[in-house]
Amino acid sequence: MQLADKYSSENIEQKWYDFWMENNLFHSEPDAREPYCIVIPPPNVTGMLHMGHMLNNTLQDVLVRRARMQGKNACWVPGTDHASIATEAKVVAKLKAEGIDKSTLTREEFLKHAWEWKEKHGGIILQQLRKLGASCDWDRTCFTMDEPRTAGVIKVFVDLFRKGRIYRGVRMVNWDPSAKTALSDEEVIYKESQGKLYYLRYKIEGSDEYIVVATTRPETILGDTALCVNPNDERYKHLAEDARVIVPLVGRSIPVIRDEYVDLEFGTGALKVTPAHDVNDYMLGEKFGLEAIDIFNDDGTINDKVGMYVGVDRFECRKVIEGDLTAAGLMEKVEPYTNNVGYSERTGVAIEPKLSMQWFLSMEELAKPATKAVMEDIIKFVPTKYKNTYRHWMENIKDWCISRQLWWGQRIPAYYLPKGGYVVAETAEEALRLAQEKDSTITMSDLRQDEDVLDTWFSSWLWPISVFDGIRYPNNPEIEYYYPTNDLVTGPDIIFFWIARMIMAGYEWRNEKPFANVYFTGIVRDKLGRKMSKQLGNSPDPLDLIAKYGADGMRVAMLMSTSAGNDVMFDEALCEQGRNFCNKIWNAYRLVNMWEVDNAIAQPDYAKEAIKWFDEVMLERIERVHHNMAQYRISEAFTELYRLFWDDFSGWYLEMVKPAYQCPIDSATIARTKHYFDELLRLLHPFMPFVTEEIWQDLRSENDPISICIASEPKAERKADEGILSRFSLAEEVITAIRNIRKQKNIAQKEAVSLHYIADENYPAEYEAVIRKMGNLKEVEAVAEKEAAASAFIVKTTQYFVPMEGAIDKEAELKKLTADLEYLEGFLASVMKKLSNERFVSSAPEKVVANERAKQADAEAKIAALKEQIKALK
RNA sequence: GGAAGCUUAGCUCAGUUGGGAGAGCGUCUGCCUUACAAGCAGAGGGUCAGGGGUUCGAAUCCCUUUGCUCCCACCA
Repeated sequence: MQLADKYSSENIEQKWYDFWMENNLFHSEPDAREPYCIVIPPPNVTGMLHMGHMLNNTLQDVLVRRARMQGKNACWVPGTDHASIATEAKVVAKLKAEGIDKSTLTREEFLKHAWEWKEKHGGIILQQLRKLGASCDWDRTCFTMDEPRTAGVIKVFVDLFRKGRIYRGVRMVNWDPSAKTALSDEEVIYKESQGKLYYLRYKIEGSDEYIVVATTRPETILGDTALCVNPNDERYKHLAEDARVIVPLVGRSIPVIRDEYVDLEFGTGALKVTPAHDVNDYMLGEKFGLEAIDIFNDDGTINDKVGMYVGVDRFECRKVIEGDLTAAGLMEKVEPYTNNVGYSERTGVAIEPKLSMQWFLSMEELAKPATKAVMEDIIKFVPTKYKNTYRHWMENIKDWCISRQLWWGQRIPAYYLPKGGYVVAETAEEALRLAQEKDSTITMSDLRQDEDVLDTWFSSWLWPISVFDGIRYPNNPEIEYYYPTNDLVTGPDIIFFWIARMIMAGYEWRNEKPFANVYFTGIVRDKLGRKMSKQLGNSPDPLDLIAKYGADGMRVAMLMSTSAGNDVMFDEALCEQGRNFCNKIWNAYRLVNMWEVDNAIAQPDYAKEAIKWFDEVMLERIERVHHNMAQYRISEAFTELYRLFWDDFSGWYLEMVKPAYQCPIDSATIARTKHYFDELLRLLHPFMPFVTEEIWQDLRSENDPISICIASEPKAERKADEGILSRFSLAEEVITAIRNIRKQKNIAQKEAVSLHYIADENYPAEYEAVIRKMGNLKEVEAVAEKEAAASAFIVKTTQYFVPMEGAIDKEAELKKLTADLEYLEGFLASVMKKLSNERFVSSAPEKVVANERAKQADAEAKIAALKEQIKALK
């Protein structure tokens, strides 16, 4: 094969992805092999790929590809999430742009638009994942709102209802006035906001006195139904037991109540009570039997209950009321104030606490086995620090508001009867049957299904079960084979939304964990540490990066910068590094590939030596990679391979066995070299699938599998020989020292030099041919005495000399030797200090003491040698 | 207000049961050497945030201070 001198990912990646698909290499069916399964965290169906997806899916692909190469039946199930609020908001916006207002459409008409949108945009994100090389089983692609998943969700709802876990009731919920729906507590994000604290005057009835109340939300005076003070507050002791005050502007008379809930320190110590629009006021209202006046429409404008400011938006109303209060002399003062305001996770608007009728799921029982599973490491969290977060939430879990006032989603299967009451059933027919048990005259047209849909997470929490249709068919062969899945890779931001709930669902419907391990990724930030966002414009388009650096380059960037649970500081330079690594692999292959083989020539000594060493290197590194991967230290595992290929294989081994220019190579060496190359590619393949396949295909012989995807992962058959590795490192040191001398003395690599040494047990004689070649030595000779006319160095205890032609710089040599001597004497002193410490020698482990003694011996030998060299020089 | 995590080279981070401070990138020097300048060879760079303790011995364990991150709570 003729190879270009630079690696280009351009045509290669698409070619091999197509090849993998044509050969169905990612498809999995249950069989006798051990399964390995990952379910993808389903991205929003209308979403676009961002850097977080790149990170997350690179890691999943590494795990899946590796499992596949280990001979497991690897199955990575892809899919998308219907993301009810986000998608509905997008569809509403799109319709609005076309001049269609959602409110003019029927549910059916709207859903038709929504499905059209989904068909058009849905799945783009999955197409994008293919560019990354994701080895998903695309035949299994699921959607949280497709028919099997929807049926599962409905079945689960009915099941929970029958178990008495689902109830309906009026509660204070988080209302999103933009999406016009209730949200769960988890969907509210609190942020510090600059606001104002308004001091309002409430006139005491039958008196000219005022009580001043501090509030951040003056517009809610419309809903005030009491004023509350602390019973211990001296400032208000004089008030009559049944005192009443007049709500400013509104003119309504409300009672003054007394409760210790009120903080004496805050504001004026007087609190206005608006039970319909504040969680704490709501509790006061319950306690004192106050009326709750809901003053807002669903979109956050003022309704007509009070007859003032009707139709005005809540924030506009705040400004108007501020002016009106001031004009009426009812505003004492206004102060700047910073407080926490809740915002909708999806639409970004400020949440309005609102009383409304919603469906709730009681969580306490569900949480119990799920908490236990994580705390007892039946499900392992990587890193473990998230166990604490998890436990805290689980132990304080609140009921889950599962109804959403949207259309895009699974409609709640509750059917209301004409004369009140309702039934819950999987189908309308079943609902009718149940209804008729209550009232035999009811017909289908009498039943009215609940208008609300379910929270998206109410379908996602079933994902590891539902992708195998295990809700509807709990005993089907697929769910029995693949469940529980092995690894889940996701961000800690959805630990409550998703992970915790999947664990609960797993135990509830399969009495078994949904996955064995959860690997938490961090957030991808830019190199300044800022979160990537559209507003900041600091989020690169991953597809652009892939086009520029290749998918493999992109993957390397992700792998180099990530460790479990830590944020990723993304820097485009890392992609460049990844691309360079691809090029390095490519060129290493180009070198090996261009050698002409001559079967007649014998294997040179240097090649024998290099192979003897590199066999051990491979064993050692394979073991380390394996060890790192077992602990999910994916970044370290990759770095290990990166250095193995670049430094040890390319920098040392290939240079050692490389034949002289235009000379052929012997058959034994080329065979072994290609064997290493094959192993290295197989080790690298899970991390860099494309470049490894491209080269491996050229290397592949007939009996090999058709793709590296299904080739086997190299294993270390035995432990590496430490002795060989440490002896070789002496040779490496000698070569480096020679290179150093060349550099210092300005001797070109081309110019051969001599090396003399005083033989002792630390002279690596078995690598002499390698030293000779790598050092470009014309002779290597043992001598009896140190030489003056030479650059000298010491490795371990062996003295070496590179004879210099002409005079050497005595002063410079002496200076260097003296500096070395000083350092060594200091080092020896510190070693001796330890060894002369009675308590160290008696309490430290034998190994450590022996090590110190070896250091002592080495240092002493070196010092003696240095002294001799100095003497010889003088 | 409460919890957790972090603080190691200029930058990003490893450092596994306590026993010689590491990597990648960047920097500096020299090389367009016939696989690769997307490269090669070499070098410099750290009081392991500060303080205290345990120990023969601490980046590592304990206490404490500082700074950062994040989660939970939501007093108007």
